[in-house]
Amino acid sequence: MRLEDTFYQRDCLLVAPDLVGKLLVRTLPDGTQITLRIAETEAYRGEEDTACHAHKGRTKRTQILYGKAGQIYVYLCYGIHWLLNVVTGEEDVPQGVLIRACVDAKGPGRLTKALQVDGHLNDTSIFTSRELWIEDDGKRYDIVPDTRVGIGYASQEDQMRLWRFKMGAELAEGQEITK
DNA sequence: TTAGTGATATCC
DNA sequence: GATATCACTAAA
Repeated sequence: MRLEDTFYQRDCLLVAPDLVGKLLVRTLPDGTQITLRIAETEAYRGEEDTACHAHKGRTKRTQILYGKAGQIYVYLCYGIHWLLNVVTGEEDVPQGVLIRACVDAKGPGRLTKALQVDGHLNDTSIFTSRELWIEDDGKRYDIVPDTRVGIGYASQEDQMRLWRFKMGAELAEGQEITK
Protein backbone atom coordinates (compact mmCIF):
# COMPACT_ATOMS: atom_id res chain seq x y z
CA MET A 1 0.00 0.00 0.00
CA ARG A 2 0.99 3.57 -0.62
CA LEU A 3 2.95 5.16 2.25
CA GLU A 4 1.07 7.91 4.12
CA ASP A 5 2.07 11.33 5.37
CA THR A 6 2.88 10.10 8.88
CA PHE A 7 5.65 7.95 7.39
CA TYR A 8 7.47 10.99 6.03
CA GLN A 9 6.72 13.32 8.93
CA ARG A 10 9.43 11.69 11.03
CA ASP A 11 13.13 12.53 11.23
CA CYS A 12 15.01 11.76 8.02
CA LEU A 13 17.31 9.44 9.97
CA LEU A 14 14.28 7.24 10.64
CA VAL A 15 12.68 7.63 7.22
CA ALA A 16 15.84 6.89 5.20
CA PRO A 17 16.44 3.33 6.50
CA ASP A 18 12.69 2.67 6.43
CA LEU A 19 12.54 3.52 2.72
CA VAL A 20 15.11 0.87 1.88
CA GLY A 21 13.27 -2.17 0.53
CA LYS A 22 10.13 -0.20 -0.31
CA LEU A 23 8.72 -0.07 -3.81
CA LEU A 24 9.15 3.02 -5.96
CA VAL A 25 6.28 3.20 -8.45
CA ARG A 26 6.58 5.37 -11.55
CA THR A 27 3.87 5.85 -14.15
CA LEU A 28 5.26 7.11 -17.45
CA PRO A 29 3.40 9.59 -19.67
CA ASP A 30 2.44 6.74 -22.02
CA GLY A 31 0.84 4.83 -19.16
CA THR A 32 3.62 2.29 -18.61
CA GLN A 33 4.08 1.51 -14.95
CA ILE A 34 7.52 0.72 -13.54
CA THR A 35 8.06 -0.64 -10.03
CA LEU A 36 11.56 -0.75 -8.55
CA ARG A 37 12.63 -1.74 -5.06
CA ILE A 38 14.65 0.96 -3.32
CA ALA A 39 18.14 -0.39 -2.58
CA GLU A 40 19.97 2.64 -1.22
CA THR A 41 19.09 5.96 0.39
CA GLU A 42 20.90 8.83 2.09
CA ALA A 43 19.68 11.20 4.79
CA TYR A 44 20.32 14.95 4.54
CA ARG A 45 19.48 16.64 7.75
CA GLY A 46 19.03 20.34 8.31
CA GLU A 47 21.19 23.42 8.25
CA GLU A 48 23.66 21.84 10.68
CA ASP A 49 24.46 19.12 8.14
CA THR A 50 27.17 20.64 5.95
CA ALA A 51 26.43 18.10 3.22
CA CYS A 52 22.80 19.19 2.96
CA HIS A 53 21.87 21.69 0.24
CA ALA A 54 20.09 23.78 2.86
CA HIS A 55 23.03 24.19 5.20
CA LYS A 56 23.64 27.72 3.94
CA GLY A 57 20.05 28.68 4.45
CA ARG A 58 16.87 28.96 2.46
CA THR A 59 17.22 29.68 -1.25
CA LYS A 60 14.93 29.38 -4.23
CA ARG A 61 16.37 25.95 -4.91
CA THR A 62 16.25 24.56 -1.37
CA GLN A 63 12.95 26.01 -0.21
CA ILE A 64 11.26 22.72 -1.05
CA LEU A 65 13.32 21.06 1.69
CA TYR A 66 11.72 23.48 4.15
CA GLY A 67 8.26 22.52 2.99
CA LYS A 68 5.91 19.75 3.90
CA ALA A 69 7.02 16.15 4.28
CA GLY A 70 6.21 14.08 1.21
CA GLN A 71 7.09 16.71 -1.39
CA ILE A 72 9.28 15.37 -4.18
CA TYR A 73 12.58 17.27 -4.59
CA VAL A 74 14.26 16.74 -7.95
CA TYR A 75 17.34 18.70 -8.91
CA LEU A 76 19.91 18.67 -11.68
CA CYS A 77 23.43 17.63 -10.75
CA TYR A 78 26.50 18.33 -12.93
CA GLY A 79 24.19 19.60 -15.63
CA ILE A 80 23.30 16.07 -16.65
CA HIS A 81 21.76 14.01 -13.92
CA TRP A 82 18.44 14.41 -12.17
CA LEU A 83 18.56 13.26 -8.55
CA LEU A 84 15.41 12.20 -6.74
CA ASN A 85 14.73 13.15 -3.13
CA VAL A 86 11.75 13.11 -0.78
CA VAL A 87 11.24 15.80 1.85
CA THR A 88 10.84 14.51 5.40
CA GLY A 89 10.31 15.85 8.92
CA GLU A 90 8.48 18.95 10.08
CA GLU A 91 7.72 22.00 8.03
CA ASP A 92 10.45 24.71 8.21
CA VAL A 93 13.05 22.06 9.09
CA PRO A 94 15.07 21.41 5.93
CA GLN A 95 15.69 17.72 5.63
CA GLY A 96 15.18 15.02 3.06
CA VAL A 97 16.09 11.58 1.82
CA LEU A 98 17.95 10.99 -1.42
CA ILE A 99 16.89 7.89 -3.34
CA ARG A 100 20.35 6.80 -4.41
CA ALA A 101 19.73 3.44 -6.04
CA CYS A 102 17.14 0.80 -6.79
CA VAL A 103 17.53 -2.87 -7.57
CA ASP A 104 18.76 -3.03 -11.20
CA ALA A 105 19.36 0.71 -11.35
CA LYS A 106 22.58 1.54 -9.57
CA GLY A 107 23.43 5.23 -9.19
CA PRO A 108 21.05 8.15 -8.69
CA GLY A 109 21.53 9.48 -12.22
CA ARG A 110 20.85 6.16 -13.84
CA LEU A 111 17.86 5.67 -11.61
CA THR A 112 16.09 8.82 -12.73
CA LYS A 113 17.06 8.14 -16.34
CA ALA A 114 15.49 4.70 -16.14
CA LEU A 115 12.36 6.12 -14.55
CA GLN A 116 12.29 9.17 -16.86
CA VAL A 117 12.24 11.46 -13.86
CA ASP A 118 13.19 15.09 -14.43
CA GLY A 119 12.46 18.59 -13.23
CA HIS A 120 8.77 18.50 -14.00
CA LEU A 121 8.26 16.31 -10.94
CA ASN A 122 10.04 18.77 -8.67
CA ASP A 123 7.84 20.15 -5.90
CA THR A 124 4.99 17.73 -6.49
CA SER A 125 3.35 15.69 -3.76
CA ILE A 126 4.16 12.01 -3.38
CA PHE A 127 0.66 11.50 -1.95
CA THR A 128 -1.41 12.91 -4.78
CA SER A 129 0.94 12.41 -7.75
CA ARG A 130 -0.25 9.92 -10.33
CA GLU A 131 3.28 9.70 -11.75
CA LEU A 132 5.43 8.77 -8.76
CA TRP A 133 4.88 7.34 -5.32
CA ILE A 134 6.22 4.73 -2.88
CA GLU A 135 4.50 1.55 -1.72
CA ASP A 136 5.10 -0.95 1.04
CA ASP A 137 4.59 -4.59 0.09
CA GLY A 138 5.32 -5.87 3.58
CA LYS A 139 8.75 -7.30 2.87
CA ARG A 140 11.53 -6.48 5.27
CA TYR A 141 15.24 -6.29 4.61
CA ASP A 142 18.35 -6.02 6.68
CA ILE A 143 19.74 -2.48 6.64
CA VAL A 144 23.44 -1.87 6.13
CA PRO A 145 24.63 1.63 7.14
CA ASP A 146 27.52 3.29 5.35
CA THR A 147 29.09 6.71 4.87
CA ARG A 148 27.61 9.08 2.35
CA VAL A 149 29.39 9.62 -0.94
CA GLY A 150 30.10 12.57 -3.17
CA ILE A 151 30.14 15.13 -0.39
CA GLY A 152 33.80 16.07 -0.29
CA TYR A 153 32.87 19.68 0.39
CA ALA A 154 31.21 18.79 3.71
CA SER A 155 32.97 18.92 7.07
CA GLN A 156 35.06 15.92 8.15
CA GLU A 157 32.59 15.32 10.93
CA ASP A 158 29.63 15.20 8.57
CA GLN A 159 31.45 13.02 6.05
CA MET A 160 31.93 10.39 8.71
CA ARG A 161 28.26 10.06 9.59
CA LEU A 162 26.70 6.72 8.66
CA TRP A 163 23.74 8.30 6.92
CA ARG A 164 23.68 6.08 3.85
CA PHE A 165 21.50 2.99 4.05
CA LYS A 166 21.82 -0.01 1.78
CA MET A 167 19.52 -2.97 1.35
CA GLY A 168 20.76 -6.20 2.93
CA ALA A 169 19.35 -9.72 2.98
CA GLU A 170 15.60 -10.27 3.07
CA LEU A 171 14.31 -11.00 6.56
CA ALA A 172 11.95 -13.84 7.39
CA GLU A 173 8.48 -13.00 8.71
CA GLY A 174 8.66 -11.61 12.24
CA GLN A 175 12.41 -11.37 12.22
CA GLU A 176 13.73 -8.13 13.64
CA ILE A 177 16.27 -5.91 11.98
CA THR A 178 19.65 -6.39 13.61
CA LYS A 179 21.84 -3.41 14.26
C1' DT B 1 41.66 8.85 -15.10
C1' DT B 2 39.32 12.43 -17.38
C1' DA B 3 35.89 15.17 -19.85
C1' DG B 4 31.36 16.71 -20.30
C1' DT B 5 27.21 19.26 -18.88
C1' DG B 6 24.05 23.16 -17.18
C1' DA B 7 21.35 25.12 -13.10
C1' DT B 8 22.49 27.51 -9.00
C1' DA B 9 24.88 30.59 -5.98
C1' DT B 10 28.16 33.97 -5.44
C1' DC B 11 30.93 37.42 -6.88
C1' DC B 12 31.75 41.71 -9.41
C1' DG C 1 26.47 40.29 -16.12
C1' DA C 2 30.18 36.51 -15.19
C1' DT C 3 32.20 32.48 -13.24
C1' DA C 4 33.05 28.75 -9.86
C1' DT C 5 30.87 24.93 -8.05
C1' DC C 6 28.74 20.32 -8.01
C1' DA C 7 24.93 14.58 -3.74
C1' DC C 8 27.51 11.86 -11.51
C1' DT C 9 28.38 8.95 -15.56
C1' DA C 10 30.55 7.10 -19.61
C1' DA C 11 34.31 6.33 -22.20
C1' DA C 12 39.15 5.02 -22.28
